[in-house]
Amino acid sequence: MSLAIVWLRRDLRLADNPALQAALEAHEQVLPVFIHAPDEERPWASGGATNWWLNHSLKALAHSIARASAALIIRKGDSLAELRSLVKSTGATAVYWNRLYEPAVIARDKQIKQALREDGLIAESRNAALWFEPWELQTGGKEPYRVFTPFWRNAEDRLREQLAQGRAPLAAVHKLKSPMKLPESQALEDLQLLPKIGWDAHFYTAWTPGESGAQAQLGRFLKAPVASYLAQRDLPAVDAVSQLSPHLHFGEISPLQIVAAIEHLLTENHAAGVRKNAEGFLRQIAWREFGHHLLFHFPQTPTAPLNARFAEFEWRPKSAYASDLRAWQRGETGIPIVDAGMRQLWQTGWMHNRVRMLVASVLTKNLLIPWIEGAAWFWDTLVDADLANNTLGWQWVAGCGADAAPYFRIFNPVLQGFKFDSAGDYVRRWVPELAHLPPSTIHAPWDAEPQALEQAGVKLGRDYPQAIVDLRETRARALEAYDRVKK
DNA sequence: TGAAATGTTGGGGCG
DNA sequence: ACGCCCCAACATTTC
Repeated sequence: MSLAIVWLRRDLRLADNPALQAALEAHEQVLPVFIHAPDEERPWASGGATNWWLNHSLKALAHSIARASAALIIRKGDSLAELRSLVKSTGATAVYWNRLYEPAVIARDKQIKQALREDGLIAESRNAALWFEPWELQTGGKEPYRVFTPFWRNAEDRLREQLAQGRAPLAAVHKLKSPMKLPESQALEDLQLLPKIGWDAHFYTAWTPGESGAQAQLGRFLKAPVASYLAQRDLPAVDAVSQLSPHLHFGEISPLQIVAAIEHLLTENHAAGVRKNAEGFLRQIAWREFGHHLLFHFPQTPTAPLNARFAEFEWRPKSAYASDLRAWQRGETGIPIVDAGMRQLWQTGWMHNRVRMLVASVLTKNLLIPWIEGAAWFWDTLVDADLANNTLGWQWVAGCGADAAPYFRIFNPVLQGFKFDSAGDYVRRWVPELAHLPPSTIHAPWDAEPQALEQAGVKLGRDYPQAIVDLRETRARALEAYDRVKK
């Protein structure tokens, strides 16, 4: 009986899992294994919120593996040492896994693959996380893409071609044959993934980690919101986006499954505009793909600007910005939609994308705080924290990355508030102290008549902070600072 | 996947 | 009837 180890990492699903499929095709028995090895991912070991997610995703995965008559083996420590110990105790002859794209992880996996092969084992990796491997797409000049639109044009064409030729997600696995005598496994609790302070209370009502939670979320999105995606995806008060990001990060669902589900929907629903809206949604999934492309080809970008000129940028010194950073993190900047976003993040581990752009613009441009600080905060607090997406997003806003917002594009959170949260519902939900302000002043309470503020039970500086910056002055200051980089 | 300043146009009030 | 001015509405440019 030949036995293969399936080394699960961030591909926590039984459907459309190429490594699992490869193991099943070539071996009689498979042993699914998860190894917790945060030291090997430094400096980007998963943060507090993603650890919470990982805990619950592993729990869900262990259940579905149990339903398939097998068991998930959990280990912690050195990945190679644990794999070797498992090989030794089970007599496994092969190890399969799906690829990841963070620089530290790529280096580790390469080393492990070589070491296992030198041990005389089969060691193979597959693509489970992307439509295309980062090295499969290149510009006409054989360079990696740095601009999204041509990247997407190419990717979309090739994706359509491949779908037409029958590329489709792999079927779900319902039955696994594991060895009779199972190797030792840690209990999930031994990984100590849950936060010690009770900061995750709201996470439980907001999310259902795991493969079936991911499918439910996709189903909910396809049932209605996708049809009006383009018109509503920028409205943070409306439940109009897929919220699949944490599920995608942990590989509970694959981009291929998503595009297949969309294609299926379009064969059934011919309503005008649905196709356009669905394509708009796929375009957003493609931003994730683009982020991975960039991270792979420019592995220094999690800590260094892609545009080298920005290495010189004069951010404020830490001693000057420390208290502003704290106010931003806590959602106490006195700018309503910014505070709403930061509090949504803290309470649910997630923030609407439109609002992410706003809070990031305020941090980097109005406050002149290095984008790295924002990225670090997001890394620890987002349940969907993902190195590729986080790096792309922050460098995009800061203006120093690929296809970046031009340096002069500075969001005005008040105007954005009126435009995308015109009734003020989003602010009202997350900043309840402003709940009684009318839509006309809720995004700029400092402009409200004193009497109107009093009527709404708000005294600035007492019930809600005075804004920590003047948006007009700091906009001008940012333009000057960015102008110096340009020269 | 901006915002603000500046320029242009055209309707209406008014002498 | 006409010219003048104001100013909203829209367009263009600049940052």
